[in-house]
Amino acid sequence: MLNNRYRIDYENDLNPSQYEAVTFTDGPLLVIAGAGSGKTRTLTYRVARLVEEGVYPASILLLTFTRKSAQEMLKRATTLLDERCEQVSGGTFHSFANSTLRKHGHLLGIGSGFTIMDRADTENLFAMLIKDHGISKEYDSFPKKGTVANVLGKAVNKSKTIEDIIYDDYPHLSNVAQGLVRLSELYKQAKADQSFLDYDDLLVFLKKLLTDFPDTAKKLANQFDYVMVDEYQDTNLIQAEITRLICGESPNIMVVGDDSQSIYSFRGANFQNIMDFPGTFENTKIIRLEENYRSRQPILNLTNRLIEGAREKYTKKLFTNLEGGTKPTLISAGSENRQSNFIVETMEQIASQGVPLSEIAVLFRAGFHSFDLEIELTRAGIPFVKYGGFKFMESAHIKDVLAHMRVISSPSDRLSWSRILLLIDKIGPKAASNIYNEIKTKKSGYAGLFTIRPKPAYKPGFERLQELYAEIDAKSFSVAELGEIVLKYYAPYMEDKFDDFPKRAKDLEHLLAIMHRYSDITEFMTDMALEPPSALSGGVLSEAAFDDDKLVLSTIHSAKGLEWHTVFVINVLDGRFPSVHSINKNEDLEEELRLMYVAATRARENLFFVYPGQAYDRASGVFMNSPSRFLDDIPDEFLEMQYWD
DNA sequence: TCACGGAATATTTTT
DNA sequence: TATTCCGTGA
Repeated sequence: MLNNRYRIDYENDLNPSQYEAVTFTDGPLLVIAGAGSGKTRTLTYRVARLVEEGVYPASILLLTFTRKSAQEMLKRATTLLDERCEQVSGGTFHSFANSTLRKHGHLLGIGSGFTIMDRADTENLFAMLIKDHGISKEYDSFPKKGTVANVLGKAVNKSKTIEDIIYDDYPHLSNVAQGLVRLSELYKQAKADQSFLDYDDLLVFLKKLLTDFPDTAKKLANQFDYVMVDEYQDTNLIQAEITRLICGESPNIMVVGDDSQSIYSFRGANFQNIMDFPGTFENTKIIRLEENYRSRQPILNLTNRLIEGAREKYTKKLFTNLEGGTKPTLISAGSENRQSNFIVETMEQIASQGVPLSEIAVLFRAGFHSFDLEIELTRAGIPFVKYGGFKFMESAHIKDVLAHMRVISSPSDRLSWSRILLLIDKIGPKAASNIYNEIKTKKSGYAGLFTIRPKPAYKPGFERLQELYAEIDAKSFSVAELGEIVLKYYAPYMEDKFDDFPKRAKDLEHLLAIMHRYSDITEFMTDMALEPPSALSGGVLSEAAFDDDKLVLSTIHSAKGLEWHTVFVINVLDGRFPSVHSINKNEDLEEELRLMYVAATRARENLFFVYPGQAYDRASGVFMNSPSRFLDDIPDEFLEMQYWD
């Protein structure tokens, strides 16, 4: 009788557990979604269902980890139902924090014009502070900027003190603990001075806003009747707090996650959040999605067996109706190069059966584990794309251009000035620092730039810079117009600095096209930090990165949520995977196991594990020759053993 | 103080 | 592979 109440046939389109999750809309709900169990489908249908029930779309808040997955889900919901779903408030925790802080940050003394620092900015600021304050000179050796950012970032993300983090994870740094603590204070101050917020600050300050200003928190909470959080196993404590605070009194909150797939603890993600959820929210309904629609039974048999070794709390056993298929194989290759050879030959054979290259993936623990393979693939003329490694928006030419634009709206931005100035011939760190101080002492914007009298050595370049900003000051330009002016200025530097400048010039053209979509420069800068334009392929910004039929190489972390017909996991060599860094600590080892689980559950039809029978680790001077301990004791009925000598 | 070249080094990195 | 560090000479 009520059949025509809904336009979508929910009951038919979904399996019973999915249906239950979609239709449970009153009170807290925890969905444990196993790998390949239709998690995205469930979320999409739930959005549609709520909208069909007459919930005002903007009062639904969907928080995800990547911008992409939020967009994807809302797009699917729109296709499923109608364009009302486009009005749903969706985004990442960070983008939500950004917009909230631009509006209400003044309560915390944060101006609405703050600049968001990305990872590279953060590292550079550390490097600068270390140098300025001579911190590294106080010690025999001081960690480099990347490590510093890791340690201090981890402290924030795990809500622990720096000392605790050093004690737990970086015991070899205990002698520089004082320096790191001091550095973190300097960092905080420097950010405040230049109105910078790093990624972590966005979350920290949002939480502070919600805790310290209950009225504002209430107003925000009232705005959202339904809150959904995806990938809950990879939230950190701050995000869990934010989730709780944004829900208000009568929480219609749904979180979805899989504790077995929590792989970001090194960044502070705490899969305990999933465990704690029912304790935080009274009367939580728990639903498990256990039917797998991705992998053949033999693969599931193995992955189920793998994860049995983990001490997780929400046990689940995935099953599938996809019978048949072949048993996963563990291959012992003679050497690293033989391993690559195995991949090339096997992969070509599978491709010759009609499987597209883009349906075949090679996964590995760490970015550099694929170096040898990359050489062999190039030699064999096999096209590939590599995902993972953190350098999407970080290419120098993009950052150079953005720096020139950043100082227009935030002239106190020392990182950008230093970038800009160092481009100029005969200006090094010292001169750049002096010039920056000159600019800063003149209060109004970068007026100081024009009164500086340059040293003869760098006079020509410096005058050119002055002309650039004189032109920019002359009248008001649109974002894209500014971009064009900067690009023209930057071109000679790019040609001088990079051999591959034609490629990079193309990148900048793309960047310019993106600028055309913006009318506000702060908004443009924010989006560049928060949602960098798609992926790079071969170092080039490309829109068509996914169109070509190429073999996929990826770190396991970057493979999360994806699937392929055939998956090779390489370097499953004890010491590399699990990595030596983790074998002394149980929780770290558990995470490595989950990582192996994530890798294995990406495969639909074929799953191969490969390891070089012997390899040498130069850093530790250790020979490694046994397969990953996670696979070592798996019986033949689950995993077949082969040799490739 | 700057620029350059060669050597050393690298876990993972949604924002 | 590609980035960063460090020593050297100008």
